Amino acid sequence: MFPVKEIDLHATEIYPGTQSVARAIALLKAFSDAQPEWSLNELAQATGLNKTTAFRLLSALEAERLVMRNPLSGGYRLGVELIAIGGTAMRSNPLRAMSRPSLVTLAEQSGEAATLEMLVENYVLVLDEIASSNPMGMTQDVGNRLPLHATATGKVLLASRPDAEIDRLLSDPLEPLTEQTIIDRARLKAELARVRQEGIAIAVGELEPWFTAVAAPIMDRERQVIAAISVGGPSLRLTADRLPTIAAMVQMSARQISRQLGYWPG
Amino acid sequence: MFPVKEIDLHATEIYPGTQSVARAIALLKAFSDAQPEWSLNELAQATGLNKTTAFRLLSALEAERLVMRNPLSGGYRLGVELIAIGGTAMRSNPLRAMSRPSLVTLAEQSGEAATLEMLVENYVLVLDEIASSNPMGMTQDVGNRLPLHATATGKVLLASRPDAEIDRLLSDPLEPLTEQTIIDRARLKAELARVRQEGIAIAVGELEPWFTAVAAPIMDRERQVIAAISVGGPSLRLTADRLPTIAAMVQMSARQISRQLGYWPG
DNA sequence: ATCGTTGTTTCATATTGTGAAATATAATAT
DNA sequence: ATATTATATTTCACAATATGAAACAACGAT
Repeated sequence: MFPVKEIDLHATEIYPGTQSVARAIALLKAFSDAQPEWSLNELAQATGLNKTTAFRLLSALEAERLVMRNPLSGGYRLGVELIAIGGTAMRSNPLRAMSRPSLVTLAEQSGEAATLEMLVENYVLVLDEIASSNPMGMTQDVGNRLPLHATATGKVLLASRPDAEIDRLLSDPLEPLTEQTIIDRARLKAELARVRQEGIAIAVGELEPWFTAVAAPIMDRERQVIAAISVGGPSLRLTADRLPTIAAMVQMSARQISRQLGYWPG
Repeated sequence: MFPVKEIDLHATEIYPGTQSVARAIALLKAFSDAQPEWSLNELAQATGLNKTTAFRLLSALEAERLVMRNPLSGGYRLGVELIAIGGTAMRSNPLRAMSRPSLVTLAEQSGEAATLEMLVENYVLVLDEIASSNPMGMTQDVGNRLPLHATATGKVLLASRPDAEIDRLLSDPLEPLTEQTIIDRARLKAELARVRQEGIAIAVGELEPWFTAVAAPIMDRERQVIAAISVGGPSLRLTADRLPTIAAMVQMSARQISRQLGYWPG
């Protein structure tokens, strides 16, 4: 159903004369929801930097407000300037702008929340989200990172990658987020094969116990899968009998967006 | 009503050994909603960097996905990694987390959208926003930058700064965004004096013709104004007779948040 | 074809970034 | 209190890294 092309995603080649910038970025990337505050030593250790170097780089980041310090603990946190720059990055993202109308329609049609997500590093990044018109929509999490193996979109994006890369992308072991999360690699691989064939992925209670989602791939003119869209909501509403209908809606929207990107089926 | 302390916000002192990082950040800061895509030469010119240097730094940023290129034009845009990092920055912001409950209550009480905003560079940054329960809420713009002179929150934040800094912060001339935008500096200064006294700011149709907002300051234990909260919505709903009631609600919430930050009135 | 414009590579140079060590500061134990 | 550890910050000699002029390549436009 959809192609698996070998493309060098790990373009981590080192440009000469960019060491300090690369290191500063590594520092920024260390911060996460799980650990939003770091001490200097922790950061130096996690990034493999000399303590003095980390300190100097962090001072530069702090002066520009990309990083701030907890006045009580002295710990480092991401700064407000990143909220501003991140907001600009989000609003100016071309894929997001292009997909939005279809996503809105999809949310209306389905009556559930619709999202646009893509593969970044080894996570799924939520690029856009249209809240459900029905009450009890998902939490607002544009800009959030979600695990690849426990999301419908993650499965779609994984399925589009060659096998060797899938192994690189998946955490080991697969973290169980709910009872339903697939933690057996072989079973996940089998599921991915099915996703590849059918062009649709489903996750029932795999990310959160109450949550079900259906996802389909977005492809560009080179027939590369560059993103995925999904419809998701409470499993009580997205019941088994509704899933085929919803899957069809998601696929139709996905094709519509893909076509706008220059993709031509056939 | 509230204090005006002289504090060096422009801590743009130069740490030794951080030139390239500072320059890379300057490149990122060049991007805006108004101009989301830049050519290499434009960026080099805008930041005052040598073309080669800009190119090298941008290559480093691109390798880490903080920047991406438009395959058609070759132009530079902010990359998806910044959306992810920005999301983390937002979700981990302590002020935002602390203010949220009060902000939710405020939105419920008033039936209008409530926001938390702070001064970053020479703009107001929207840190959080609770949508109106009533239909036709504001557009979602957490992470957005708004002009200081045309927003209620901006007036509050300006009023807390010493006069010399106000002049530095304000654009010259003041940009008229609507018919109602205050573009006369003297008139704005007079208004700020009143805001300083009353501890409340109002903007009726000054940012957008249909939009009215009311804002109050958030203060920390050092009695510094560090942020502002607001309630805003269509002017048709936020009519003159309702404004005093809403102002009281905003002020009460602002005090509540301030007290959590260690502020003690008196 | 020729020019002008923009992006990319090369390379000699020294400025800039580096990290070990010393110092200061805070937190905890004795 | 005092010692002890674990932090953060400053200093400084050294050379690796970042720099920018210049040359080159790749386009479009005229």
